[in-house]
Amino acid sequence: MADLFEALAAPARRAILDVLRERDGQTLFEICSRLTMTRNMTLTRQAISQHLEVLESAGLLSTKREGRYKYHYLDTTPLETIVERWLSPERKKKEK
Amino acid sequence: MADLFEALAAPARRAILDVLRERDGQTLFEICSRLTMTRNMTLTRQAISQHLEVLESAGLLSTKREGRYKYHYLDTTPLETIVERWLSPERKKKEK
DNA sequence: TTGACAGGCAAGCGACCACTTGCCTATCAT
DNA sequence: ATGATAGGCAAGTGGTCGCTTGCCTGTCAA
Repeated sequence: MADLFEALAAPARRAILDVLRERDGQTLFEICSRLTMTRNMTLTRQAISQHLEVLESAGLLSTKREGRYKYHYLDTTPLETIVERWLSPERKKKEK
Repeated sequence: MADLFEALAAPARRAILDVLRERDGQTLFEICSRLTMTRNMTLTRQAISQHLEVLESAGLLSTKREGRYKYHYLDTTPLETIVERWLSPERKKKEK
């Protein structure tokens, strides 16, 4: 749960989520070039790789390796916990 | 928009939001003691004060001064932008 | 009025984080 | 086989952030 917010804290990671929302199942290089092209964010390939690691451990994306390609798929279900935590009328939830 | 996620990144600030959800309109000292009592988080008064500053500039809470007391009120409406950004079926939103 | 109480201002410090650099492994085409 | 491509590992660095410490301002009760 804490990983989720930590993952969303970095602007670059939110941009990656946006890029994946535009087109799901991209490789690292595709994400990299798409960030520089459409978002004007010039980051190193390794930087993005580290961001993808954080996003994956937060459950925000899943990966699938195929040959030398590794595809990244967006998963927004963890974001629904935010809604359940503060936006729903329920109360008294604890964080671990 | 970026302030929102930055504000939610710190565990202490999320705990403050939870404390305010339990009882809205608390003062700094009330929040401070409530964190130590119910959440086992022993933070300095100044630390919490700085957190409240961040939360307020993110629009997550509003304050009202009365005499020497300053009451803090929770506001979860900024959180709805998260839903609109990634959970709704809409697409092509930009971040500033 | 003076002491206690609620809060604010500002400097400083340690730790973490985003990012880079350099090198290495694995897969595919020619 | 060998070069190119896609990706991974690990160390290092600068900057920011969370938190503390110390002191000051404003408000109320005695």
